[in-house]
Amino acid sequence: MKPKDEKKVEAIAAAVYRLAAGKGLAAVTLADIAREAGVATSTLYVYYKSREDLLDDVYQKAKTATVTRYASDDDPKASLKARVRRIWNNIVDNRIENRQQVAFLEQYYHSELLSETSRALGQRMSAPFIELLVAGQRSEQLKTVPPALLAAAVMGLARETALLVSRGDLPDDETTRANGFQLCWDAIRA
Amino acid sequence: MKPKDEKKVEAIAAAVYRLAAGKGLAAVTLADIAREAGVATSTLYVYYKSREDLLDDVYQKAKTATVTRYASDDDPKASLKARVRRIWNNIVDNRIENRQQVAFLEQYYHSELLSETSRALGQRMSAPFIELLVAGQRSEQLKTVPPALLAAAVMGLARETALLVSRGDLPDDETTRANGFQLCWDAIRA
Amino acid sequence: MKPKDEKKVEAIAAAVYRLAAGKGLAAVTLADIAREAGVATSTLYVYYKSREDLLDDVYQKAKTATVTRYASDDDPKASLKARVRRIWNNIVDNRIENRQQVAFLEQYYHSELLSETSRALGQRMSAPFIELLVAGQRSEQLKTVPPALLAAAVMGLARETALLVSRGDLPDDETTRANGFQLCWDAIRA
Amino acid sequence: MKPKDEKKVEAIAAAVYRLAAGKGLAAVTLADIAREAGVATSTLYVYYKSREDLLDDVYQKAKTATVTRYASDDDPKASLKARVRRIWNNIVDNRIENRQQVAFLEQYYHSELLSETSRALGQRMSAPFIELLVAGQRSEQLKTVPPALLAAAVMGLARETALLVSRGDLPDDETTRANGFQLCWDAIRA
DNA sequence: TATGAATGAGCCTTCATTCAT
DNA sequence: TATGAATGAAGGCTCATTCAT
Repeated sequence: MKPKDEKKVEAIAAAVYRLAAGKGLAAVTLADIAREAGVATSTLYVYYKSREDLLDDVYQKAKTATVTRYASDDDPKASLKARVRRIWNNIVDNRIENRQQVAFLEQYYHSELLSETSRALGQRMSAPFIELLVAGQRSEQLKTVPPALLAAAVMGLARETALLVSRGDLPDDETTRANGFQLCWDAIRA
Repeated sequence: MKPKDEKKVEAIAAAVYRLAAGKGLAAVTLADIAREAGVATSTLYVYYKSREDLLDDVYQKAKTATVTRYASDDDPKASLKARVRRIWNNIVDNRIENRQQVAFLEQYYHSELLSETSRALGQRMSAPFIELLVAGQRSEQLKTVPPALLAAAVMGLARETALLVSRGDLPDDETTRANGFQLCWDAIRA
Repeated sequence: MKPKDEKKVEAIAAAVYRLAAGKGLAAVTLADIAREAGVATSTLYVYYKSREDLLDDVYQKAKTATVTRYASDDDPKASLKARVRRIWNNIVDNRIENRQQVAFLEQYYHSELLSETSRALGQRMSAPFIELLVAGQRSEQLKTVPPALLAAAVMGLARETALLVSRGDLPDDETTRANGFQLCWDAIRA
Repeated sequence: MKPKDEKKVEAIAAAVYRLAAGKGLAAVTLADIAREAGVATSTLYVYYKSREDLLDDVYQKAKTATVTRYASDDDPKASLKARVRRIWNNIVDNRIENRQQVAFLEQYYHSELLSETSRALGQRMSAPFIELLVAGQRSEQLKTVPPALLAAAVMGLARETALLVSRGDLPDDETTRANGFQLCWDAIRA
């Protein structure tokens, strides 16, 4: 709760990402985390009051970092398509470069451990993106369907594209990204 | 190992779906499954030699049923678009109607417990669908991108659509399906 | 809760008595009990659902046995003094002969673990004794003070006498008992 | 080891009394004591070299204070009965007024943690009382039984009386004390 | 086949104690 | 002196699995 040694907190988070991606979040024990982070198991309790607390904090850290990356280099003055592409690319890149973090995030999200606070965090952080899409609808550049559907399409296609790259089914290059975004844009544009 | 009583085996599978959807696969114990299926815990070992074995078998059952549902009512003589729409609809319907089974499937898929055999099963079963898409590319109706990307787009958009419905963000009606498929088709068509 | 092997249940209770008397109830771990009873620690959970449950059950067993011993050989037709002496003797004998059980009983009684049920049990079992004393008051053989005080005097003096014997401060013979009861009787008689 | 700040030492002792009476000595942790005393846990080690040491010191403090209270207002020139009554009253009053301290004392006494030194302390402090009783025997006012039995009777009856008052079974008034001492005196007098 | 009893391994958590500041 | 950080040891409890009937 009141972390003193920031380095240790980060080592713990990193350990969680690595382990969750490696053996599945459910199989990650506190002993695993401690070993991987280079501290004693009981030391984890100096920083967090329970396993649940620890994971929730790591989740919030990761979620915030992820969403921040999604929005990076967004240029409000660029065209709608350019801005969506920027975000789409960020999502794909993040999923490929921070594979372990993403693996943890998805597993935790589906693990019924998600606290209400954490769930709200996700909503709040994606709000600007939704607004961008709504603006696109107003200027008649995007399909007139529930915005949530447009957002889901963008996220879903980025997700699938990154997955194919991570699995080795597609090369990690510009062509793949161009193809993927082409599908994405055609899906949502008016 | 050699299931005799098919009724019991099905009760076990049903128990697993229900429990996994309810409290998360990781939290499901053999005692839970046995109780829910109406047998003694040790009886599970009469049918399976380990927890892993049990889950893997249930997975294969569910996976097969799911893929079968995907292909149901496919009319080889219909137009490409109609056939894809049929499949897309089947996927969406299945995800909504068999929520518990799908929940189990996804959790198990991401749990690193998936045996090699089971992984191959997934590949094998989706082969006909890939072929359909390749045919569509040959007739220049679909984009000339790696077929896996097209398949991923269809599956991904169906998944996202069903998710929005399950969450209550979108109504479970024809309009939702029409909108969803519109995005899907625009994404993949040439 | 649903003991099958009565022998094991008794071995567990005996282990608790021995250990509580030896190292103090608070220091008795489930591992200790299991080792002493010749079973695995987890086996204890076959019989009881928690440590608290186990101790409470053992307590009720011991309490019942103890109170039964207090009342043994009571002759309703004997004189009041003879009957009180009988009971007093039983208490002293029990405290000396079943030292370990008594040690456990006293420690548990003062340990804030005592369930409401168990507390009520104690009250209920001592009721006949109180009635005997009240009858003694009615026949003007005993002092006219609150019966609870008379009961406490009898119990207290038996307790102290047994304690002195157990400690070796007094010999374990008839003289000690005669002296002790003399004090007891003089204390309560009218 | 070498207590400097007497205030802190007393705060610690007071914390122990309160906590032991409240949740049972066995459940009292050093963290509890520290919190209740307003210091850091590790600070306790500035004053004592171990938990055992701390409790033993607190015990000796409490024991000394208690025995001192027993002897307070003793008038060597008063009659034997008056002197015994004085002491008996002091014991009862102490048990009622210093409930928490007494609770700690009894729990610690039965916890097998009692050091040899502390055990001897108890003996030493009750010596004058034993001498008083022996003098009473010599003047043929008290029964000719082992003095330890007389002492035990006085202590035991005081204990039981105070217990009944603490429990609310008897009122905390002069009548209760008069009745109680009547039993006590009849028990020991010749 | 079906099951209740039994268990070893392991998990989360607590706590007295030590260390560094 | 005083304290927050760190930890090893241990405890209660769960669970997949085996055994005996």
